Order: sequence, then structure tokens, then C-alpha cells
Amino acid sequence: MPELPEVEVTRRGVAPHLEDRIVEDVVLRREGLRWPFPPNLRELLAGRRILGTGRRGKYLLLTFEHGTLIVHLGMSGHLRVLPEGIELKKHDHFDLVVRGPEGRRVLRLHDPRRFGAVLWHDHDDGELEQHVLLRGLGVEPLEDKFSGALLHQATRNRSAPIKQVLLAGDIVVGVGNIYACESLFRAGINPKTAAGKISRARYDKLAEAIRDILAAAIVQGGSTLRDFIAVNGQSGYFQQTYFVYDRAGVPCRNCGTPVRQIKQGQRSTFYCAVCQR
DNA sequence: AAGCCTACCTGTTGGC
DNA sequence: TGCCAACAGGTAGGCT
Repeated sequence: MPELPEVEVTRRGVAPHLEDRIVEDVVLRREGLRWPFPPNLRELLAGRRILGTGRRGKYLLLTFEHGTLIVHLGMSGHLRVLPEGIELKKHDHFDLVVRGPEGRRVLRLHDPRRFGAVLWHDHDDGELEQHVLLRGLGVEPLEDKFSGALLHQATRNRSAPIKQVLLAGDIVVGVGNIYACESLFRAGINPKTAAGKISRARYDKLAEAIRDILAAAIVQGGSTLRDFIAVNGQSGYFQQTYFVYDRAGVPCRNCGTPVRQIKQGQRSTFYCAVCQR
């Protein structure tokens, strides 16, 4: 589910309910997800004020004075903000209960496949950016540092296909399977092309495509394919604007040639063999 | 070091 | 309708 736009939509959704609120309770309903939950989370957070929210790649960050709560939604996770007393659903694993002007609110993490994570980074343990999960991440695609020049320079020694290099996340973060396919279509680049063989001019186009597509997806509330919903329960709409993703055999919106589906590194790739060379 | 593969899970879908 | 295999948006970690 959640690539960068969905995580950013989630962050923007939860932010007004969390910022400057005091945590009153933490409820853990299992040992953990991908990794164990910090067992002392309630002691760490109860009575503490949430100073702000952030995002690094697909990691959602809740900042406290003494540390940062790191939340990852994995493939199937979503967060909702609910009034107290809403009935639990299967796979509701974690609640953060906060008090605000409108009373108590519950931030509830739902994650059927349990590839998500909730971790704590204590400020005594050094810089957040040096956290083991964050330190290897590439640049943020919506920040100024991201450019065709950066993509070009960073890929000179990469022989892997551009699609897989984008997904790897060590050069640029947040571009998952959907947005990698869509961006390569927009830039007219065949996903199988070796990353190191793509020209600077084509990378300029790709960087622009990634930026534009991610930004547009955020405006649309992200993509709702199977189960993504925003904090308020609304679906995203970006999937209606897909050019290639999930459209195998359907005529290309640009040239009419049927969209192809192939496997790259066990993941589906969708592309137009005519528009993408 | 790049690049490939596996593993972690449940839910949905499509073929028979 | 039921059964089963294949597949799904992410990514760390282990191997070559």
C-alpha cells in the first residue's frame, strides 16, 4: 500500500490531531510487527507532549522532547484517528491515546500483513538520521537536493535496471512499485534500461516526472488500490490517473499499444514498449 | 560493492 | 461453491 504519497497523506491527516497533544496511554495488542514493539513504550510516552510530526522516506516520525517514535506502515498498514470507544477490528495492533481540546482521541494502527513497525529512537542514542533504519536512505524526492544531476551522478556505476535502482531507495526514497512504473512511463524510459547507461538529459526528465507524480498523488489523497485509506477513512484517488500500473493488456493512454507486465526482482513492472525506450 | 534472493505475514483473486 | 496457488503497495539481511 503505502508509498511516499500515502505516508505523507497520513502524516498530514494525523498531524492536527497529534501536534502539541499529551499522550495519555499506549496500548500494544501484540509483541510487535516486523520487529518487537519497544516493551516500555507506555512508560516512555505517557504524560509526554508530541512536539511535531515528520517523515523520512516512508517512515513517519512523531517527535517528543526526549526522542522520536518511528512508525512504518509496511505493505498493508494504515493509521486512523478515532474517538474513544470505537470497536476494535481484527489487526488493530497499536493505539496511542492523546488528549486534545476536543477530548481524548485514539491514533490506531491497523496492519494485516504486519510488515509495519513501531520503534523508538531515544535522543540520548545520537542523531535520528543515524538510526539504523534511516541512515542508508537516499534523498527526499520532494526536496531541492533531488535532481536529474543527482540521479545521473549516483547511477554511473549501477548496471541494474533503472526500475530496480529506483525501488532500492538508496539514491532516492519513497518511490515504490506504483510510482516507479508511472514515473518511468512519464519520462519515456524503458524500466529494463541499465541505470548507468541513461543520459543526463533523460534523468532530468525522470527527476521531474518523479517529483510531479508524487506531488500530484499527494494532492489526490494517495492511491487506494486494495485497502489504503486516509486518517479520516477516505480513499485516495490517484489510481484513477495511472497510465501503466495495474493496466496489463489495456491500451496505452498515449499510443494505444497494450501495456506490458513483466517481473523484475520478483515485482511486477508495467510499461509501454512503444512509449518507453 | 552491487545485485540477487529469501523472509516476514494475511487477504484477495483467478483458475479449475 | 470450494480449493489452491499466485500475487499484493516494503525492505532488512544474508549470500555470492
